[in-house]
Amino acid sequence: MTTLLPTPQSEEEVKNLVASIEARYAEKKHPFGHQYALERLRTRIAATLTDILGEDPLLASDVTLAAVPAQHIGDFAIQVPHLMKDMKRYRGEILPQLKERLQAQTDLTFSVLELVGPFLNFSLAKHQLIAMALEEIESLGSQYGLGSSQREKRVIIEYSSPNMGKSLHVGHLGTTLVGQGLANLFEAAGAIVFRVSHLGDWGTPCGMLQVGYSLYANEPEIQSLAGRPSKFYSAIYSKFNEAQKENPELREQAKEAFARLEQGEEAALAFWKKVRAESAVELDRIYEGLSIHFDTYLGEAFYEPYLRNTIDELLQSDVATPDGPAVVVNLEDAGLKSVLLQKSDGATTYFARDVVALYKRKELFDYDLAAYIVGSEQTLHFRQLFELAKRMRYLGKASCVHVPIGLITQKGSKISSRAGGALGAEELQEAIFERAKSQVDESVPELTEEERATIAHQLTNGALFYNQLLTAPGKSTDFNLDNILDMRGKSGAYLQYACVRGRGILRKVGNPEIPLGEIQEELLNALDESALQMVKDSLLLPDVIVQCCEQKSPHPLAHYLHTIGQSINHFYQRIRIKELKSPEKDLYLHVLEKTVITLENGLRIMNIEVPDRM
RNA sequence: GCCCUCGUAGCUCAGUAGGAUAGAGCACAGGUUUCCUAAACCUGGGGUCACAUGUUCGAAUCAUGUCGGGGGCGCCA
Repeated sequence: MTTLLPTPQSEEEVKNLVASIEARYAEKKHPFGHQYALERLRTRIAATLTDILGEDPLLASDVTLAAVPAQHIGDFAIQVPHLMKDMKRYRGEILPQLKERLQAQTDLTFSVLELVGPFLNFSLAKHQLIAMALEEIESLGSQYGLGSSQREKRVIIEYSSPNMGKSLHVGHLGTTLVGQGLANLFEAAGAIVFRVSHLGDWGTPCGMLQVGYSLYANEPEIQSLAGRPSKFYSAIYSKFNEAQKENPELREQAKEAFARLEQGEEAALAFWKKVRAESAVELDRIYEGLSIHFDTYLGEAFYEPYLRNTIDELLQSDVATPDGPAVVVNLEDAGLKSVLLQKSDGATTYFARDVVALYKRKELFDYDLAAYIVGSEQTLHFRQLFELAKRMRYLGKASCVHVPIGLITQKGSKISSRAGGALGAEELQEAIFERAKSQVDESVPELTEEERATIAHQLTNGALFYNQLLTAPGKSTDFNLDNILDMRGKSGAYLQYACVRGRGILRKVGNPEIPLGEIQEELLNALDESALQMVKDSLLLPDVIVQCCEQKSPHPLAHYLHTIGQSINHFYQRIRIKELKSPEKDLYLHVLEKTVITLENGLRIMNIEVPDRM
């Protein structure tokens, strides 16, 4: 039995894996060093302000270009937060001077440049704004939006991380989807990203599975699940878990079974390998169905051999202290609860394994940032882990961050995989697929069954990703099937639809024949407000990607893409390109094409594919 | 008991390194299709940003407190 994923057994193999990932990135095309339109504007404004103040140089990042609310004049408001502290001087001296200098720039034409309250609002002349945006998108195409804010950073992202032999249920989907989105985002921002599903493939549960297997594997109800490893082993696990509550003896047997595994007993190891491999194959299938790809399933077991030395090291450096046979790390200085590395029976804990994983990964992957996409209920665990890493100076200049995923509850209570009974990830996919498929059957009956199934599948994943990535990290939500099934309004399908319709128009009306550069200024200046809005929206994608990386969350992108979708749909209603004549027609085709490219690029980062038809 | 976190429209959520009249989707009421895809578009109603005090030229955003929901707290992972 083979899995699609490399699961290295040795440091050597991990190093080879890292090298192959690096090689892949080296070949990738990426517009490194390209400075986007808004960034260029900020740089200029910062330079002008530096000149006025004659003090410390300002950076582009000191300048904020905020969108102006509809009721005020201008497209962007210039704000310099740290200068605004001295409001009197800012309004009375600095802004008027800035306005004067900007006005004097010969290559920029402002249609609006006004002091409004505490802000300096401006609009670039329409023709300049449009040309600037469209030319940039045209030249970069599918790379438009990709940036350099995370250039040369090495980022390891741990997400999904299910336990072997247990099924992936809706509660696990959050970290899986958000992790994938974040990985895509960092990649888009220029980082080298290592994608790891940190399998829970070690510890007492392995022993529980083994004992449970020997007891229940031949029972008819369990046997009936034999074709579906995760269901099969989950059922065994749940049954064993129930039984051990009544019978503590079973618990002891499980611990002993795990001890035999740790000692490398042949039969125990063979069973473990079998379950792990079967689990990996099933995970491959589920991830594949979601268009998610990990670089490795490097899990807890890999770090096992380093545990003893690590605990000794922690003891020797007095970071950890013995407490009888147990080993404890006291973190009270940092205002944290102390934490257990080793239990009284000598077994190591999950915390200890995470300590090893943290520094071992630092060694092998040489990361600058390690992001743990894990449920919010583990916030304390990660605070403790990072505090320990700080004390041991494991990280050097690198940093670690926990991206908490809100607890997904069902009927108000936590979903427990131990008890079983939660809706499985695949069942959820099937439910959405069914809904999407019947809609597709109705809307494009002329396509083949296979084509319609492909589209329904793309819509299913779009619904899942969009729905999950819409929410900011850390908020717990009650699982609501209706929200995920709803493909209207603020949904993945809404955005896919906007693209499909745009592509349809470009297909039927044809691509623009007159090049952008040859379109007259007057024509640009006469552009309809709905199309102008799309241009303004498109300009923001590079900024939004930077913002998402800073916030360690894809949700700003999800909300931003919705505003593009709204602008496009509004445009479709207002302008019938087909009825226009050249060169006006060509201009609108350019605007539409570039906006669709922007939206598609954003969706790709959200792991959402756009069908040809729907 | 202690720690963390959240509280924004009927519901689900954005907006919080202080900045303009607090925004979306759903739901609700009404309208739009001989016309490139109506999974769409337009209009409307709906808010004491949990509450109180404070800091500030300016607070949904910061501080303190109160109330309420969720999570966690050395022998699960």
